Formats: sequence, structure tokens, C-alpha cells
Amino acid sequence: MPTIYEVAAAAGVSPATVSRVFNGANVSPEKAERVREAAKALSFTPSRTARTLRLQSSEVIALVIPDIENPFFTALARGVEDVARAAGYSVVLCNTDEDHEKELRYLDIALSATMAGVIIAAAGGNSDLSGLLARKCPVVAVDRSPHGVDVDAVIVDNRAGGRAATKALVEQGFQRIACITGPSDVETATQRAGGWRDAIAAGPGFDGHERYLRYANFRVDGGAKAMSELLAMSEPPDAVFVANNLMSVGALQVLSEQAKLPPDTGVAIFGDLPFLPLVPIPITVVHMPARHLGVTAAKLLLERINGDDQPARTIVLRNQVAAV
Amino acid sequence: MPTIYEVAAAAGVSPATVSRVFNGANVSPEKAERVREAAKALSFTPSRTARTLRLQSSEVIALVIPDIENPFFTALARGVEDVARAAGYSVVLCNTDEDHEKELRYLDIALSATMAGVIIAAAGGNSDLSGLLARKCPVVAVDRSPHGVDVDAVIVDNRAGGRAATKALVEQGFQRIACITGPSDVETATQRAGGWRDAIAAGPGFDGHERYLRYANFRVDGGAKAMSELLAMSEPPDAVFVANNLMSVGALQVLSEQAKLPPDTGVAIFGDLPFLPLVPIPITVVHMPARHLGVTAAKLLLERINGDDQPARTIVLRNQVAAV
DNA sequence: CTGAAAGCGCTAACAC
DNA sequence: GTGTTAGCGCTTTCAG
Repeated sequence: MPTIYEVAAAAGVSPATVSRVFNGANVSPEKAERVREAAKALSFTPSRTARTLRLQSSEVIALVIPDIENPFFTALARGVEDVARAAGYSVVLCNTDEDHEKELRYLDIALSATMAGVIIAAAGGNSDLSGLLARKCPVVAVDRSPHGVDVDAVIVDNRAGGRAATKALVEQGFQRIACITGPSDVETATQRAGGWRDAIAAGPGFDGHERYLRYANFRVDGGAKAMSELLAMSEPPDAVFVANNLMSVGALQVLSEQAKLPPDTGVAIFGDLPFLPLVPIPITVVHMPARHLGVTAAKLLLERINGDDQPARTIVLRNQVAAV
Repeated sequence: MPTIYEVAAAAGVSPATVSRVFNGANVSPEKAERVREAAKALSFTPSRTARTLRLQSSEVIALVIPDIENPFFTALARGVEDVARAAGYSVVLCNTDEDHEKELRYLDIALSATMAGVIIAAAGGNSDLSGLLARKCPVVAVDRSPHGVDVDAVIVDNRAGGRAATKALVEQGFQRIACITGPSDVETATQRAGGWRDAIAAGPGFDGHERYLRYANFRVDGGAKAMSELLAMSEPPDAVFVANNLMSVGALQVLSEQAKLPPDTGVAIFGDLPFLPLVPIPITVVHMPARHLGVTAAKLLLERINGDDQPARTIVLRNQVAAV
């Protein structure tokens, strides 16, 4: 790898001048041209590492997500990416698998690589953002707001969404409405279940519904397992609210196997069913503005990177409820 | 951010000793302990940037893929990630969107950040790996092998897969078998179409089949658009081989809308239908070993990183053909 | 407008 | 076993 010194020698100028050429500072056109030629001849690429070390900051932002195989997060990632690149930043995607250790490791990397900022959909439980915060590394939370930490957040109203979904089921006349939600240490999961509980409580005197609540793992197999359990109950539910996209795939698979697909069973889901190729079935879906969440989070982060230091903001995006 | 100098001062040792402690070199237990305490007290994190600059290599590998929203690539990414982390490497995901400029930019970053290596599913056409190769940066191609470049590659036999899929359709007695494949400058697309052509030619005297060939964009909308066009022909096909997972979603959507789902229309697809929640429909699918591709590519890359310099290898993974 | 030189934080000889 | 020091490649005062 050639360095600016070699380019400088080849062009007959000082290293400083080479640096200036590559950073848009004032250099006489003639020398600038010589530098550019020399650089091309040597196929010189400035070392980002050295630059980062010198500048104490790089133009990359970390996007930390719990499940890269969930289309919700990849859509969100696209949103982040589009905004970031437009502003000249690169995005590195870090997959935590809902695992705090992995998460911590990635945050550590972000810090020690002096990245420009991080956008994080925190793994379950309380994430440790103290390191980042102490170093004033800009952070914005997305989808899940880390509890008790004072950072910008972009979220949706999970409780309202859960309530709306469940209410639709109530209004369709279902009597025993189950809820399959995510891990109990993930806030979005408990909030969506909270919405379900609200709607049940507001309904025409349903009782003992807690037995219809299941915590699962936010993935296809979790949804399937929970749905199987529910259907095996002595008095099985006649409807179900599933609190995320992937779990609803699992739940629908099980319903399909047992020939209990809607409209036999009422189904309402939180999040979009990705890549559904077939005939629409009558379910209620609370759409997630995945891409928009990413776009908004990225914009907020860029503002912080550019020095904005107003108090932490929380932006709540709307999710549309629709019957399919 | 504290540095080793501050830790050294606090612990009453030299910076070199601090460095040694963090790199597992020989240090007296007593001093090592003092260093660790001081480091903890200052919440010191070694600067990866400085380390990378000094060492001229970092422990991160770049995974460059054309579409992060395609579950095939995210599954592949998982494979890469699992192997890489087990070996102590971090993976940064770079999404090129089938765009050569973005791709080049990421390769440039990989180089100038002295990453340990790159795994690339090349965007359409010929990718420019010359920079990496010239600098001896380990590269392995996955899913798509860049034409005429001498690097390790992990692929599947696209032509055989396309042939098998189409053959199944022929054997089911379909007469006018269309093919929806990807961009004409993506090798996997043309190879799969080649397999389709093989099977047609080997069939019982089908003629003029080229009119049933469509190039689309490897995404849902591309598949839908192509399928619509095909169905609008004066003599529409009675079966279709769709050359990737996402396009087959679009194609099936269109077939569904027009009430021509299998078994009315014969359908064979290349790649797995992700998250299919509903009743199985009778289609033939050529499964892609997505995760396995990633795992294998990562292993190869690690070997290269560790100095293996035997001639470039190409590993062809099998894909199972199954009726669903 | 341009060059010399210091220094970002770390590691690896090289002495002791 | 431990300290001293040079230097990885770049940017940026500070002089001129």
C-alpha cells in the first residue's frame, strides 16, 4: 500500500500537499494535477485507519440489531443505510442475536474504532450504553428504547397497537382471545401484551384471560410452539393476537396444519407478513413502518453527530391498522 | 478516552507493559494485576484504530452482498458470522444493491481499513477485485463467482439446478414452460436460464421457447411484472420456472390474483420460499444451502487469512430438489 | 500556497 | 521481566 509520502515524492511535493489535495484544501491547480496523476499511477488509497486515528473519528455508523434474519430489521436497516450514505457515512451492521454479550462486544468495537455514532435496537433487558454515553458517542435507540437511559429514541406505540389489534378481534365477536408475545425481558413484547390486556379488559367481561398469554422467542419456531400449546388447551382460544411478524408465520403454519385458519380462528398480528405469496386470508395487521423507523433514527443520529445537543427526544411513529 | 499511557501512569508501569497485559505477553502477575485494576478504574478500552494502524491489519472481515432484504443473503450472512466470530473476527455487512459504485466503495473501505479479508457476492457484471488482489487482501467469492478472476469461490451448480427444476415441469406434462430469470449480467441468472434451456431442448420437441424467457430484477416486483407479461401473451405458458426466491413470491402473487395457482399452472423455483405460512402448494423447489454457503466461504477465507496460499479453489455445493 | 514537524494510540524491537 | 523508543499513515498547526 503506497502512502502519501510516496505520492508526494512522485509528484515532487510535500506529504502535506498530497493530504490537502485529497481533502479539498487550497492547492495550486498545477500541483494538484501532478498529485492526482501520481496517486493514480501508484493506485494510492488514503488509509482510513490512519485518518481515523489522527481525526479521532470515522465516518461509519454502527447499526446494532437483534436479528438480521427478521425482515423488519433488514427493512429498517435499509432506511438507515439510505440516509447515512446520502450524508457520506457507511453503515456497518451488527447482529446481536438478542445476546447481551455480543451486543456489548459490538458496542465496544464501535467505541474503540471511534465510530461516528450508533443506532441500536437493544437486545432484551437493559443494555449497557454507559460506555458510549460516557464518551459522548452519539446514540439513538430504535424500535426498543433502553430503559432508564437518556438517549434519543424512535419507536412505535406498542401498547396502542396491541390494543387496536385485539380490539378488532373482540369486535369480530371472538370470545377467547389468546396472545403470543415475545420474551418477557423485551419491552416491545410486554407492551404489546399490555395492549392486548387493555382490550380484553375493556371487552364484554372476559375473564381468566391470563391463561391465554404465551411468551415466545420472536421467531418462527417460537410462534409455532406457542400456537400448538394454545390449541392443545382443554378450552382452546378461538382467536389469537401474535405480537410480531415472524411468530405469526409460525402460528399460521400451525393453524394451517390443524385446518383452523381464519376465518375459523381470529388472527391479528403486529408487524408485516413478509413475502406472503398467496391468497389473502382475513387477518388484522398492525403495520410497522420499518423503513421509516430507520430513516428517522438515522436523521436524528446525524443531527447529534453534527453537534446538536438538545435534550433527548423520543419520536413515536404511527402504525396503520388494516384488515387484510 | 484514556490511553495506555494513562493506565501505565496509574499502575506505575510503562506503556509497553500495559500493552503486554492486554496482549497476553509475559508480565509478572503482580504488575499485571495493577494494570488491570488501573484499566478498570479508568474504564480503559484499547484503541482498535491505533492497533490496526500499527499492525496493518484488523480482525474484521467484510461481507459484501447485493441485497440485504433477500433472506437468502441474510441466511448466508448468518453462516459467515457464526464461523467468523468463533474465530475471533467481526463481520461487517455491506449492502451493494447490485450497484457497482457502491460495491467499489465498500471494497475500497475494506482495503483502506486494512480489513482481514472480504467475502463477496458480486453485483452484476464483472466486479473489480483488482485492488484487493494487488494488495493480497484475501477474497472469497460466494454464490456468484466473478468472471475471469482467480479467487476462491463457493457456489452451487446453477445450470444443473435450473435443468432439474425445468425437467420436473416437463415430466409433469407441461408444454409451454416459461423462465423468469435475473438480470442478464448476473451469472447465476444466465446459468439458471441455461439449465432451463437444456431441459427444454431435451424435452419432447418443444420449439420457439425463447419467447417464454424473461429477464427481471431478482426482486418481488420483477417476478410479478414478468409473470404478468407472460400471462398476457396470446399463447401464455402453462408452467414457469422462476430463478430466485423473491421473484417467485411475485410470480405466485400474480398467479394467485389470476386464479392460476398450481396445479393449474406448473411452478418450479430456484431458492427457498421464505416464511411461507400457508397450505403447501404443489411446486418444485431447488433448495439453496444458503447458510452452508456462508459457512464454507468463511472457512475458506479464514484459511487464506492464516496464510494458506494454494491455488484458488472452487467449491460447488449441492442443492436438493424437492417437490412441495 | 506550501513545507516541516508534531502527534493521534498502539506494538515490537532492542536494550537492560 | 520491563522500559525506551521508533514508527504505522495521516492531518494540521505554524512558519515562511
